[in-house]
Amino acid sequence: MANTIKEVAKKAKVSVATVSRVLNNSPLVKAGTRKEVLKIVKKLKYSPNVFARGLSKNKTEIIGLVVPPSPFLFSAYFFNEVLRGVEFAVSRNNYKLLLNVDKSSFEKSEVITLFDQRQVDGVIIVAIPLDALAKTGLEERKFPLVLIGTHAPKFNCVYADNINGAFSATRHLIDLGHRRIAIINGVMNGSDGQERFEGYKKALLRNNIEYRQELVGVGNFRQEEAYKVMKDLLHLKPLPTAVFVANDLMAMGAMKAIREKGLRIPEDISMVGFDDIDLATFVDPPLTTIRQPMFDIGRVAVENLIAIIDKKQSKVAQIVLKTKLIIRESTAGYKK
Amino acid sequence: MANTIKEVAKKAKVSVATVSRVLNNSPLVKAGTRKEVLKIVKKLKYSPNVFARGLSKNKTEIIGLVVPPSPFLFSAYFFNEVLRGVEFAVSRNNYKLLLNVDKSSFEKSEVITLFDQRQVDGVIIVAIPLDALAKTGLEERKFPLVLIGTHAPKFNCVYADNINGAFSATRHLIDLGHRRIAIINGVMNGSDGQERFEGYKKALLRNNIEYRQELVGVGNFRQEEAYKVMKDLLHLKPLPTAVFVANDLMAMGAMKAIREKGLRIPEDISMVGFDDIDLATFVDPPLTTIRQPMFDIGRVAVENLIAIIDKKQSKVAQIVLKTKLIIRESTAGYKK
DNA sequence: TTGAAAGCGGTACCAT
DNA sequence: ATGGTACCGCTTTCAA
Repeated sequence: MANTIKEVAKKAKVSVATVSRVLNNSPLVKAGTRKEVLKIVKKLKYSPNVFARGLSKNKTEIIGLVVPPSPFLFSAYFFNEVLRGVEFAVSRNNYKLLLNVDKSSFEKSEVITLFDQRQVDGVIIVAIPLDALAKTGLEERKFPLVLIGTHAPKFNCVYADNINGAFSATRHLIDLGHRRIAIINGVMNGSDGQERFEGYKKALLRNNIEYRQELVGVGNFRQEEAYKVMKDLLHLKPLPTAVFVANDLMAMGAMKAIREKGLRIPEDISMVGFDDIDLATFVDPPLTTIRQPMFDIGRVAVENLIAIIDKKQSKVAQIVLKTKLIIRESTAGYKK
Repeated sequence: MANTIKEVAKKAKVSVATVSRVLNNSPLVKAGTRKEVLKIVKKLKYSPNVFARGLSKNKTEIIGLVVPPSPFLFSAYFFNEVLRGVEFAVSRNNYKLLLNVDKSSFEKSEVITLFDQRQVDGVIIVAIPLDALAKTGLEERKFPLVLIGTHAPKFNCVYADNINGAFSATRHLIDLGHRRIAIINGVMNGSDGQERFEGYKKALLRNNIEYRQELVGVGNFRQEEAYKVMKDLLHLKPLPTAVFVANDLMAMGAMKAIREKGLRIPEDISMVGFDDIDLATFVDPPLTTIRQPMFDIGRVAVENLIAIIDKKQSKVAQIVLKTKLIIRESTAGYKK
């Protein structure tokens, strides 16, 4: 049904080689010929079969985005924004985006298959746990590859400055006079979770506040779990007077637990989140949080990846993007 | 770098034809030969070049998902859930998913290019406005195509029963004694917006409540806009005693406006949303809403599309999925 | 500046 | 049951 390059060549009374040259902007085509060919191309609404082109060029113009199994990541706001950024850069560079959910828990590594099948020119992996990464065998191969939200020295990575982000979140609470500061962290098998936890502890240490295990809750970056974790934290005596929650979605869960207990934010408990999702200003009270440039993380990852594909970059790069404390109304001074 | 079928053939001491047969599960291969070939395949970690295969089979095993420009749809929860469903069905059927944002506003139709380039076997278009759809010229072509969230008689469509959903949302408010019921609708150029509006009006009509233009606010399915629209609605005298908001995200915006005015939900104003996103139980108060099966919409669309690709289905089908009223705490009886 | 033809890596038809 | 090979549609080298 669709036309081929042969038909275009025939109608334009030139060879397929010439048509191909026109299509690929080769300078060695006479202006008149080019014009004629383009006319026919338009008339026939011809567009080249990408698979044939990919086969002969050994290039696909497709970037694979690999994400963890769905229930976890898809529903998170972080993913949306990253996806927006990825999509933005992908299409601006005339690539296509293949979305892959890795069910294999990265064991058999769908990623490698993707490359071996020549399906993509490069891959971006989002939020892969460090242990899973080790299992992939990806390290020995040298595919164009960029990791998002994971910090692994031997790979190209793009991630937010989690340590400083968590540090300033916690310090903000300390500056407000809080001493009994809880944390609801995400899972610890990814660098996001680990680093935010580290930032929290660092802030305590710097300010001579004792780190207490009982004040540490572990969530999974989702609201439901954070709700439960916060409930547990509210059994503590004395209560924490502030809590740093490792992402905004969990903050919404934690807020609910606090409300149900009849406590108020920030009068009874101050709260700082992480991400600055666009709902952060719509919760009650508007959430003080750490803004991380989610869109840019996606965008930069793609730009970086394309540079690697085009061999404009060869050495492994760790790109760290800044975070910023956004003060709203969920934090207040500690009053005894 | 990657192996080809030739190398496998050579090592296995058979022809490429035989290797191909093994790979495609042809029954005309002796068990012993098959075993030998598979051994080599495994040893060489061979996997076929998808582009070569696609070229000769004239089939890509890729489904294209086309969505409106990013800021609008990506940030909506509706999209996330639909995407989860799409991805679920796509990968269960061993297809791949190509994600496309249509910047052309569907004018030059990226969709047609996708087909002409033989990049995909079929396409799912999410939330395409009816007027944009008309411009695509898609109607004359007969590609495997399924529309999500759009109701267009000449196309295969999968969508929620918006009319009945909006109807029962509104009737629920009426049953509670409300008469002055506002609506914050989405945009009206898609069938979602139109049909929810229709359901709202139908409920009023059936209950002999006069339809009033002043009670109608038009949002864009996002929280920010709904916040503004609700603010305007709160200038009305007398105030509406209830409001039906056409999706949950907008409900969060409307809630904020109501809070800021110092009014309470549901004591002063009752509210019903639409979607039942997973944050609906985490807002304050937990939101009464209309649940629509977002995941299933995505899943069913893909299953439908694959049936069309496989020619198991030829006639145009309109698949309507049920909605359900979920009563939580944002609605209460009207008391004068 | 243009054309002919050899691949790219598979599939599938035709022989045997 | 297996092998030989034309072909899918395009790019690119080599010649002219």
